[in-house]
Formats: sequence, C-alpha cells, structure tokens
Amino acid sequence: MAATIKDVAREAGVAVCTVSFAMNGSAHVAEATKKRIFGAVERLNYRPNQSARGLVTKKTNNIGLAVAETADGLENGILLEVIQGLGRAASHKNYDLLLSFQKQQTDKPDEHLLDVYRKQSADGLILMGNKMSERPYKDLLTNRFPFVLLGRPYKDNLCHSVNADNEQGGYLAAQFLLKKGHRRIGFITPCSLEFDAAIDRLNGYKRALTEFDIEVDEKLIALGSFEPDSGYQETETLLSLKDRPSAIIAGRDVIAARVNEKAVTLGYQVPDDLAIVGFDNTIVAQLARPGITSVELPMLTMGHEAGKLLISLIEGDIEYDAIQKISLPCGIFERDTT
Amino acid sequence: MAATIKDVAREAGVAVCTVSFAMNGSAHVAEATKKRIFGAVERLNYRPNQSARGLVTKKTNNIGLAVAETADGLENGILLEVIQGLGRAASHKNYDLLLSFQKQQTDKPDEHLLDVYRKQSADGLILMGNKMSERPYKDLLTNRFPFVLLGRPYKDNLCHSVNADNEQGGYLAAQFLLKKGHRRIGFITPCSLEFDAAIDRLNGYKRALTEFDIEVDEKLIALGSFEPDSGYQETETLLSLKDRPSAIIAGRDVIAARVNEKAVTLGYQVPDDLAIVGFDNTIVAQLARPGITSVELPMLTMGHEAGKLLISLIEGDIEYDAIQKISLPCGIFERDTT
DNA sequence: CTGTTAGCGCATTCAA
DNA sequence: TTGAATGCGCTAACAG
Repeated sequence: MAATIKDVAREAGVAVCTVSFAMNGSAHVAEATKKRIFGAVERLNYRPNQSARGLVTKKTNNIGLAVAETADGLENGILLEVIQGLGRAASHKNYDLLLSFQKQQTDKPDEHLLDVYRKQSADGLILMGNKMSERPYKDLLTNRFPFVLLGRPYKDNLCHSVNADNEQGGYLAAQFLLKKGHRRIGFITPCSLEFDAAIDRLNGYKRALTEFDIEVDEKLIALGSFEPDSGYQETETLLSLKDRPSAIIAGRDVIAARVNEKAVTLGYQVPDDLAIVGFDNTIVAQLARPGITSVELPMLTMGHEAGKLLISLIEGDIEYDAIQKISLPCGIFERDTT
Repeated sequence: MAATIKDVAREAGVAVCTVSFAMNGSAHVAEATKKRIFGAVERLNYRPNQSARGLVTKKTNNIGLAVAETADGLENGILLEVIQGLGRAASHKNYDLLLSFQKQQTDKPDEHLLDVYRKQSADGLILMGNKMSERPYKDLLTNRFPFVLLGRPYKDNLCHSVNADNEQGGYLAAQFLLKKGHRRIGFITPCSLEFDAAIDRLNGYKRALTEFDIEVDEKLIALGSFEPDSGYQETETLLSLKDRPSAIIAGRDVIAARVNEKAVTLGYQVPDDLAIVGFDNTIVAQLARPGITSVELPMLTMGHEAGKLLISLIEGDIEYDAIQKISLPCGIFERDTT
C-alpha cells in the first residue's frame, strides 16, 4: 500500500541506496539527483517505514514513559503537564512518546514497566510514580539502557533523575511568610512522612525558620493524611493551640482549601487572622475563593528537562555513568490568602 | 545485547520457527518442547523485537494519538482522562499508546498528524482536538487506514467517531431543573455557537423545555464567550430581567462558579433564590463552595470506547465501511447549587 | 510436530 | 557519486 524506498528509487530513476543517502544525508548526492528524489518523495508521500528502519539502525525514535499506576489510576493531572513537557523535548529532537499500559503481572510487580525496553520499542525510558521495586533498575543499569527517574526519590547516585527541589519549596513557603512578619507558622504535611518529598519540604521549612532565628516548635507540625479532609481536623488542632500560628502551610492545595474553610467557619479572617500557603499551585489554588497562595512544582519543566536529559543519554551526548541529578526550583504564586 | 529468537532456539535446543510457533501459538508444539522453550525465554528474559516483528507482520501493536494542539497546549486535563481510557482499552488488547508531538509544518497544517501513519508506527489513529482541515481525512480514508474521531464534530457519515451526547447533556441539565419545579431557566452558552457541542447542548435544553410544555424564551439564552469571566456579565443581565430565571445552566463549570459568585454578590441565595448547573463536572465543580451541580462528560469512557472501537477496526472485527458513531450519555452530579 | 529458508524495508559496505 | 549485495530479527510457507 504505502510507498517503499524502491518505489521512490524507481520514480526518481536512481538506486535505492541513493535515496537512502539523500534522505539521511549519510553520503553526498548531487543536487540535481536530490531534487529528483525529493520530488518523488513528495509525490508518493513517502516516509521510511519505522520498523524496517529500526531493525537495521537499532533505533526507534520513541521514548517510553512508564508510570507506576497508583490506586486511583494516573496521578491527578500532574502527569499531563509532565507529558506536555516530555512531548516538547521529544518533538524538538524528533522523537515520539510511547505510553505503555501493559497489565501488571501479580507475580512480578513492576516487571511490566520494562516491557517497552525488552521489546525494544523505545530507545530510552522515563520512570515515574512512587512505588517501584529494586529489580527493574538493576536490569536497566547492567544493560546500560538509558533511563531517567522523574519525580521520585533518588536515594543513591546510580540513576539519572529529575526532581522538584522540595526542600527549597518548603523553604520558599516559610521564607515568604517569615518575610511578611509571621513568626508562628503551622505546617500540615500530607501523607505523613513516608514520602521523601514531604520530608524535604518539612526540612526546607525548618531551615527557613532557623535562618530567621526561630526555634522549630514541633507542636506546629501536624502530620495529616493524604485525604484532603484531614485538613479540617488539623486546622482546628493548630488553631486551638495556646500560642496559635498566624499562618499555616498546607502540603497540598486541596488541604489548603480545607484549612481556609475551617478557619472561616471558626470565625477567623483570611489572610488577616490567618495566612495560608498551599502546595502544587493546581487549578484548585487558582480557582478557590479566596485564591490560595501556592508553591508551584515545575512539572512542565521537569518533563521537559527529563526528556532532554534522556535524549542526551540516548544520543550519547552524556556519558551513561556521568549521573545527572537535576533538581528544579519551585516558585511561589501569591494570591489572596497571604 | 538483548537475546534474539536464535539464542532462545539454541538454549532450548530447537529451531527458530518452533520458538516462534510456541510464542505465537501459530502451530502446535509438543508440551515438553514448549516447556523447554518457555524456560529458555524466562532465563534469557527474551521478548521478540518489535521492529523485526512489525516488519514482517505489518503490525506495530501501537495505537497513535494525534492531538491538534490548541493555543494553550493540550486541552485542560480532559486529555488525561481520555488517555487513561485509551490506555485501559489498549492494555486489554496488548497495545501501547503512541503520542506524537511532531512539529507542525506551517505550510501544511495538520499534515504532521499523519506522520505516525505514514511512518507506519501505529496500526490505527485516534484524532482529537478541534481544528483540523479536510485533507488528512481523505488520505486516511482512501487508504482505509483505521482511525477514530474523538470528541470532535462529525458532520458526515464517513468517519468512525466517539462523542459525548451533548444534546442529551443539555436535556439532562434542563430536565433536572424542571423536575425540581423551575420554569424560568437561563442558559449561558460558552464560546458562542460556533462549536457543535454548544449547539447540541442548547438543543437539548430546548427539547426538555418543550417536553414540559414551556415556550423557549430567547431572552433567557445568553451567548457568552469562552472566557470564564463572561459569566459575571451574563448573570447580571439574566437576573435583571423582568421575569428573571430561577435557575441558570452554565456552559462550563468555571462559568457556573462565576454565576454563583455574582449571584451571591447581588444578594441572592443559592440554591434557594437561584439554582445553578454547570457542565463538565470538573474538579472546579467538585471543590467550589458551594459545590456545583454539574453535567459530566464521560471522558474516560469516551477514551475507552474509542480505543475499543479502533482496535476492533484494526483487528477486522468491524468492517471499515460500517461506520460507527458512538454517542455516550452524560450523567449529572448533584451538589449544593440545586 | 519440527527444521530450512525466503523475504519484510531499509541502511550500508564494497565496487564501479 | 552511484549501483549491487548483504543482513538486521522475525514470521510463515514449504518440506520433511
């Protein structure tokens, strides 16, 4: 059905290799011949068959994206931004994005994430999501297959990775409030401290406090759960403290929204009686009334950087062993709650 | 590097074709031989090379997703749900999803959407997004390449398509309010009526009214713009009508949120003085206070159905010419504004 | 039931 | 600069 290189060669009256040379620039071809060839390509709407090309070049020009599925499917909207960023990097270098949703084998968790790699249908892999066992990494590593960890804890120096600088994000939130004169700042962490991101943010918060010569008061640190509604309870607890905080940093925007509601219910004025800072700068922060000041994770940039890094790895612009750990700064968006 | 079928054959002490047969079930292989083969496969961690396989079978087991990029990049979050739905359908049948972000050639708009097809790196295509010229369709059609239109207007009977039933959605919103006793119902359309979806919704609204023997009052129909803030103005206009509506249907959740704000500002009680219904059941409707009753577009289902349809087409379970136009019903989520 | 072999579309080495 | 020939890893037709 589709035109092959042979058809083009015939149409242009040259040999197949000449067509190949012309298209890939892998050898010099006379201008006139080139013109004839590209004319034929145009007329026949020819594009090299990827499978055939891949078979001989051992390149697919695809970058794989493997997402460890969480209970509620893909991660809430954040993934889309990452995909956009990845797409931008990919298109720039003429790669496509391959999303694999292969079923998980119960006996071998995470192994399915490597299917794309085993089938050799991508030249590199972006791994994101929280939970993943050790096994897959080893496999990739020993075979020196290019891959980049995105937004997940990197405890060692073995893997290339791209992350938001959560410590700096926590610092930013606290510093922002400290500069406004707040001295008692509550901190509601999401999802307890099992996630590195939460720990990092808390550490950033502590660093900012220390920098302002304020002692960290553990009573001001509330360990919430991942449930947004936990925000209600934590807010009440924090606000009923004898020396109550004048500001609260919430681990997620949805929690921040709950904090605001609860504060209003309890008769506080936001931001005058209580300032609130959220995290992630999602649409929630943007659309809530009052708008919630929020720390933004650079998801789009992360996707973009991860894509660029992976492609550099694939194309050999970066040594496989010269581990890159990219940490991207967060920003803060001021709205009505501060 | 990676094991090939030859390695497996040698390891298992059989011929290559036997391995191929065993893996594809394309011929009978003795149990004992099978066992040896799968043992070898396991040990070598063998997976057939996709490029080689694709070259001979003319199948990639990828489904392509081409998104006509809008000004603000991918469409707001909706795309992710579609991708999830697609992914579900894909994984069920062992397909991967190929997202192409190839750069747009200014001289040939939309042509880049077909790159995936021309390169033959997918067996079928899902086309979504608003604006697309006629050309690409023709190309696909004449070559009988499987593709499905997702969430875009289908004016003819030439293409397989999956859509939300916007007419029914509009009907649902109106019917819901009518059943609650409302008789004067305002309707703010988003983005004027250039989009079929908006027209369909309005028609559904009118049908519901007619069914309840209520005459359609054009004064109650406000043509807003796609900008959320247009909601303020329209609300004021509708509410200052002599015979003001007791309920308003807004074309998008964000607009509904503005309607609510404006109503409150003007001193109306929601939902007692004014009921509000939004569209899309986005997180905005969910998190707004009061929560906004909203009509839900079944994006995830749409993705799923589109994926299943495309795969049926690819695998020949459905005739290429037996055009399927799948229209999926919307649901309504009742919250505080009604 | 299993082994041998050709060929898918392309890039590339070797000659011309 | 261009043409002919080889092989990438796999499937499937054909023999055995």
